[in-house]
Amino acid sequence: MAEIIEISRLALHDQVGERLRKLLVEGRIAPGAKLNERELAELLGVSRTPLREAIKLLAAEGLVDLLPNRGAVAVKLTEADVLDSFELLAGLEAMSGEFAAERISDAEITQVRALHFEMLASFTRRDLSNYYRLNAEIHSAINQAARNPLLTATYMRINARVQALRFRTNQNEAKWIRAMQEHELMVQALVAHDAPAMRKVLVEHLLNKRDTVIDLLRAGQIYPQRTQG
Amino acid sequence: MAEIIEISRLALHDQVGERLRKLLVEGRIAPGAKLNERELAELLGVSRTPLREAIKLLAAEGLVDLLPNRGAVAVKLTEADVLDSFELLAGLEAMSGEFAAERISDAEITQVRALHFEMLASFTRRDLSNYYRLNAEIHSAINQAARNPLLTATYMRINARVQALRFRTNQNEAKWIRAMQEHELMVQALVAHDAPAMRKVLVEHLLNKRDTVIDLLRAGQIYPQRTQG
DNA sequence: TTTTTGTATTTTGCATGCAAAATAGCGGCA
DNA sequence: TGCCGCTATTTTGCATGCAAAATACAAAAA
Repeated sequence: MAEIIEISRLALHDQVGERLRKLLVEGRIAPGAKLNERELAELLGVSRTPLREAIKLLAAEGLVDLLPNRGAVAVKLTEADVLDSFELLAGLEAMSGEFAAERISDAEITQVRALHFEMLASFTRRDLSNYYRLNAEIHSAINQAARNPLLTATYMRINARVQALRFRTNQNEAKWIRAMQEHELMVQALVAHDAPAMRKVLVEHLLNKRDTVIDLLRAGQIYPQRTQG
Repeated sequence: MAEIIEISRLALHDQVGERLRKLLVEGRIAPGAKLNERELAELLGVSRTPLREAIKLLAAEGLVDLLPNRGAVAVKLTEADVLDSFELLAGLEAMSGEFAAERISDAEITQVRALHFEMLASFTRRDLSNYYRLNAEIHSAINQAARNPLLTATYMRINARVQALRFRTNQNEAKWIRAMQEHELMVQALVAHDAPAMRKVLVEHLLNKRDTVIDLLRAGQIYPQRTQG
């Protein structure tokens, strides 16, 4: 009889954490930029205490680096970091996909297929923004079907690190078409409850993503400013 | 010419974080116990500010739960949590093992084999404490050989969650022998650079660990006090 | 002109203080 | 006796203040 009233508002440090995370993931705080506490506290309208607590949270998530006595900086991933991140993401997605293929319900399959067709529509219209949204929803649905919240949370944490980098990918037509084909295979594997096939396609999918991002990184399309790691 | 002087001491909130983590992982703060800020601050000899920052760090690592306006409690894993954790750990170890099998150097193989024989010695003497230490060192060496620091960090983070639970496993003789046989297979797979074999044995190894822990959990050997999750 | 050294300013890190929420304790009532 | 509501105490959450470290700046020397 106790928990009828749901937690209406998060604690301040959590609100600050979410807003900061968004600023970082969307790249509005540039990678490598220093996080000035007084400045940010004023910007967010809070004192430094909850801000500092939020920064510690983000540091544990790997979105900022903590320099002793010198504060925090937004992480700027090196090429090696990006390779490591995608390698890990590929493994996590493969796990998710395997479990999902084994555990997904018919209702969930229906849902994924519907999302897939919506994404096909967005692809046909070259509607990048909706494509991204639906892509994220599909991967989220797969994670849900894997029935392992800890895996999902871990995946999301690592994914956040590279989120900013992936904002501008898939503008290459050939790679976009390939990604769609891979998505087609995913749906087939899920329908067939074929875990090994799901693993295979997801690993390939992520490694292709990785190569795309690495190419952009090398071409200076992602960090055009300077090379300080 | 700048960074000759290494960082001698960590920031206070990091020191506090490490000490708290140790207290939690070793179970000296019982799972489910409330973390009283004033009490802990006094115990650790610091003010509440760095303590609170450390608690936020541990919350992001999943070692404590944050209850809005009610502070933090040491996580008490449900059976489902334990299953999820080991399932994820199995996948992460499998990844590590695969990469390690592909990337390990001859010198590292030598090192792992040496550790393996030391562990065999500890096993023969039924020296549980050294067995645990060497076991951890071997798994750490495999992680190193996988050449993915992010994967290693992720593995360690998840591993910390279940560390406390694993303190009393392997006292069952049959299971201990089986674990040693699995370790034998690991070394063989590393020497042969056989990634699929490595994946297979590590997944099995972890799922056996999982079953052992679940059995103990169900037998009330781990949380004997009460059942409040 | 370039480098170096000393000083002033800024910024971080931590302790303390205060308000709001939660908890505990107690008396009243059925 | 058992349950409910009220008040007192505790505890959390946040803001502020102060000391130490880092940074920026300027003057002096090479």
